Amino acid sequence: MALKYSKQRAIIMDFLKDRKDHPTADVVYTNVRKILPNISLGTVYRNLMLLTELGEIKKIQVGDGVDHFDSTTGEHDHFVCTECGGVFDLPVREAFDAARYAGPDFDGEITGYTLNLRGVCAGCLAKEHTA
Amino acid sequence: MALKYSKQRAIIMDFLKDRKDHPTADVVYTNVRKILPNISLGTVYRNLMLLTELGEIKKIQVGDGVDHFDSTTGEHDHFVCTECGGVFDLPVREAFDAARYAGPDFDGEITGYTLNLRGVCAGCLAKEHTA
DNA sequence: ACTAAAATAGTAATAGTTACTGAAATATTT
DNA sequence: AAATATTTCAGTAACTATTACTATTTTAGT
Repeated sequence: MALKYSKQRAIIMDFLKDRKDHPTADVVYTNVRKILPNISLGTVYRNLMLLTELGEIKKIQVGDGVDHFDSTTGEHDHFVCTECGGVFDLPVREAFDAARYAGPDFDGEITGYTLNLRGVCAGCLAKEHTA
Repeated sequence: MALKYSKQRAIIMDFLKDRKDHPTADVVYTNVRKILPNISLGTVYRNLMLLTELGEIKKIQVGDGVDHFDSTTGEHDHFVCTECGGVFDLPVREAFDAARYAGPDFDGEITGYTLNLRGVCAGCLAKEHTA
C-alpha cells in the first residue's frame, strides 16, 4: 500500500516534466531506456498508471487509439494535428461551461468534459507551403 | 473500385439506423448475427469502416478504448456515462466556435473538434437513489 | 543486518482491430 | 442466360496497445 521510491518512476516523471508534447507510453519507454537500458515496458505502463492515479500526470486520449501522457495537470484542452499526429496544449481560456452547453433539459450529472480541437498545426502548414 | 451491393452491409446499416445509442463493432456483430448467423466479425469491421468513409455513419471515440458507431451524421456532441459506459447524443446547440475558443494567438488551421461531456446519466442516478 | 512490503524485468495473456486467402455473391458483357 | 470480371465474404491469422503474472530485486522500517 505504502508508496516506495523507485528510480524508474523518478526518471519517468523527470522525462515527462521536460516535455511539452504528450508522449505515448512507447515514446516514454524508448527515451527512458537511454538512461535505464533494461527498464521494461510493463514498468513504464505501471508507473504511468500510478502517476496518473496520484494526480502527478494526466492521461489524455485524443482518439488515435493510443494513450498520451501529460505532466501539465491543470485543466486545459488540446489540439490534435491530423497531419503529424502531434498533440498540443491550448492556452487556458475562460472555463468552458459544460452544464450550460448541455442545456436545461439535460437530466444527468456532469462531472467533466474533454475538448479536442482538430486541424493542421503551424509546423505542418509551413511544410505544405514549401512543398 | 465500384461499390457492389451486399446483404451484410445493408443489414448492418439497417441495424445502426434504428439505434439511438452508439453500438460498438462487437454489439453490431452480435446483433446482426441474429439475422445472419454466420457473418464474420471482419465483415462487420470492414463495412463499418466503409460506411464511415462513405459518410453514412460516423465513428466516435470517447476514450474508452473502443470505437462506437453512430448513424446520426450531423454535427453533434456526446455525453459519456462513467457508470454504465453509455454514450448519449447531446441536443444540437448553437455551433461551438472552435476558432474563438483556441484564441487569437493560435496559428494552426482548425478543421473540427470533438467535445465529450462526462458524468452520470439520469438512469444511473436513479439506480443510485434506490440502492 | 533482518524482515516485510513494494517494485522490477521479463514474459504471457488479453482486447480491439486489421490483414490475408480462397470461395461465394454481384454486376457486366456477350 | 452463360461467361467473365470484380467485389465481398467467412474464416483465420496477425498486429498493436495494454494489462496481468511471477520469480527476483529494491526499498524502508525495526
